[in-house]
Amino acid sequence: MASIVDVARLAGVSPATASRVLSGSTHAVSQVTRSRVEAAAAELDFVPNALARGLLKSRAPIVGVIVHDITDPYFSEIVRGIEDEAEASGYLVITSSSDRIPAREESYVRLLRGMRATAVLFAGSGIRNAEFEERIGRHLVAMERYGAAVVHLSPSARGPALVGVDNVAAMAEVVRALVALGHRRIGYVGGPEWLYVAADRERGYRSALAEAGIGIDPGLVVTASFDQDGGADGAERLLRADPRLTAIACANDLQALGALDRFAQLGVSVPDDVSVTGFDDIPGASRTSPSLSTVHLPLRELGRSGFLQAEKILAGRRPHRRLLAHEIVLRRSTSKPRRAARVAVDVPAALVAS
Amino acid sequence: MASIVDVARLAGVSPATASRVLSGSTHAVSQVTRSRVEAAAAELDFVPNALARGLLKSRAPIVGVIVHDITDPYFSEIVRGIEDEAEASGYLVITSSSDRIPAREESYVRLLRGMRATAVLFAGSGIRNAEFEERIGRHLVAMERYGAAVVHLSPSARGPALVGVDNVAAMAEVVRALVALGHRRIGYVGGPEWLYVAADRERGYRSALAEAGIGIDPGLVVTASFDQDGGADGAERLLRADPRLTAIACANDLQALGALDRFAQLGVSVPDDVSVTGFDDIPGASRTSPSLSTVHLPLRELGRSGFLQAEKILAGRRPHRRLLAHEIVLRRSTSKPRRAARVAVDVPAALVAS
DNA sequence: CGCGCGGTGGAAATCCTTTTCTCTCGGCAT
DNA sequence: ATGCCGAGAGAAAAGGATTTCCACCGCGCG
Repeated sequence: MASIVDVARLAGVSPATASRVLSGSTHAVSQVTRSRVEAAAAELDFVPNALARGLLKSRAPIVGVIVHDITDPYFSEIVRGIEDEAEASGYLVITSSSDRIPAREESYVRLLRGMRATAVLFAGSGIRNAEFEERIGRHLVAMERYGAAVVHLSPSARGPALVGVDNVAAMAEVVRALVALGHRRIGYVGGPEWLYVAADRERGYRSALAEAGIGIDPGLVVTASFDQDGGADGAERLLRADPRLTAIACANDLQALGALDRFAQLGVSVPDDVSVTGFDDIPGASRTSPSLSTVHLPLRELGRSGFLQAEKILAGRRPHRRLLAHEIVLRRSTSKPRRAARVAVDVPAALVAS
Repeated sequence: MASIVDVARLAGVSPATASRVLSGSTHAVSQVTRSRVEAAAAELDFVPNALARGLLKSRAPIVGVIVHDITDPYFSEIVRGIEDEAEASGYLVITSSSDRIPAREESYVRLLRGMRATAVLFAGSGIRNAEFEERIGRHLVAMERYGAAVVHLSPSARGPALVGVDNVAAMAEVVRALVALGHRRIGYVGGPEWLYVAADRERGYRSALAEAGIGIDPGLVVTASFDQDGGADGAERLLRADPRLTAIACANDLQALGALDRFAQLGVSVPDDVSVTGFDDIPGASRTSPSLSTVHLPLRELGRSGFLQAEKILAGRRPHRRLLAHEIVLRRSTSKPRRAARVAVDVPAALVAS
């Protein structure tokens, strides 16, 4: 493989000069020399060694993205947004699916650190785990010390997202919409409590109910894994625990999709028997049957914006926390409670009171 | 940041010895020295500089995956398979969405080459374009020269996939299933002709019809982009061109999903008015309404297997072409032609003859 | 008693670019 | 005419890890 000294030799100049031409340095180089070098580079099919360059500058043209599962449309959308922006700036994007396992996350961050990645973006929520949070934190400060940017797109141990959405408010809005439709017994399928984002969303659910003067029935809140199986099981558990509920809010779309599937199997009609809502508006949420009411998140924009923040940090400018707009979208999985009357009558007073 | 010489100094040994301990060399090092070095490394939070190591060995612990769009579940599944296997071997995975633009693909491969990636896997089909095929090919041979492995998971200019599925046979089987159901006028929404995989699948369609003694009506074959919009438009065009067709085979699931959507809007009932089939069985294909009949591809396994082949190549062993099993899965979007009788009578003889 | 060898550890070269630091030379101002 | 300045080009160091070669020590064997 041709190196820059080969190019220099062929062009009859020193490696220093060749480098200046080929790497876009500001150092003056005469036009003739310049074109001689360019011709030589083309002739030899020269591609600069990014490792050598990176070694020198303590920075590889790489941005790492830690996701929970690239297969989850929520994450692939974000990654795409990052990719689009990063590609334009000449970076390569490394994605790592941690499956929400802290050790995996640490191992990826360590690899990224060894690689001197220019930025790390955490697309998914932080995972509560003191030991690993400390270890990951150490890697992160080391990375910041060599000049890398670290950006969180979801809440984590290191605080709220640098670029993100208002999970609390958004979930509160969905639940409020359910209340406005006439629902009073609203179940909640939450995510695992060790996921920071899940805690935020559940907070939203609770606050909306409180604000509507509806008491929280502990039996109406279950936690489940953040995927379809979790949603299916959670929804079924909820319905068995209290057959009178008329609506279920899920902490994310995948869970809602699972709930829809399970209800279809069980012969529970949505939204006639129970309304279901999701969260995220992943591609496909509009194509389920019935189509899913959910909160739309600008996922791709979140990714783009996250990368832009990283660039801002790299440029030495102060990043400022940014909240992206969400939007409630009511589709076919929600309606007025068709059995509302019956339920309203049957509810024991004790449960209605706060 | 602590370097290996810092570790060596703290441990009171030479960098050479420290390296031998820390990089798993075979060179003998006494137990006491070994633990002194390990203690020093831990003490200094030492993480080896992958760039320096890579520069020396002309190889970075990176595998690049070129996909068409990471947002497409077809690709994210494959990437996940690669990731799972690659992570276990200590590699980082770079994904690049080319959007099927040859120039983008070349730019990514060039970046990967500059980075001395250990392997490149092409997850998507090759794109017919003489100029870029030549340029990409040049980068690829350069990469192979420094010891990288190149693996294709789909047909390309460089021949059939090293690890892949039999697209021709699989599509023929789907169409054969449609024929077995009683369909005679079967439309085909193909992919763009400049995608190698699209050509293969269309070949399957044609061969199944020929084998069944059904002539190919050129009006029953349209090409469309490989996404939902393409499928929606293609299906509608087909139906307008020949309202008597009873089934439509799509070249991939995304197109079939689009067709389902469009037909729902148009009030065309699936499968009563027309049966629809897809190809790939992406996650979600079973959750459409009606659920999609398609050919199941072991996508994740394809990714895993592709990476394993790459490792085999790296180990110097001869890779052998591998075909993964596919499986026809008939769900709710296909049925006997309910209007078959009428259609059979109406078809002009000229169109039935080959 | 001397030689050679296995077990250990160190010195130094190497990978490839970028970036000071120098140096030269022509031109311009004093 | 001399000094200075700027343009242009080169020499050499640096960045961090790995890996030959060597060297040394102690021990076993002849």
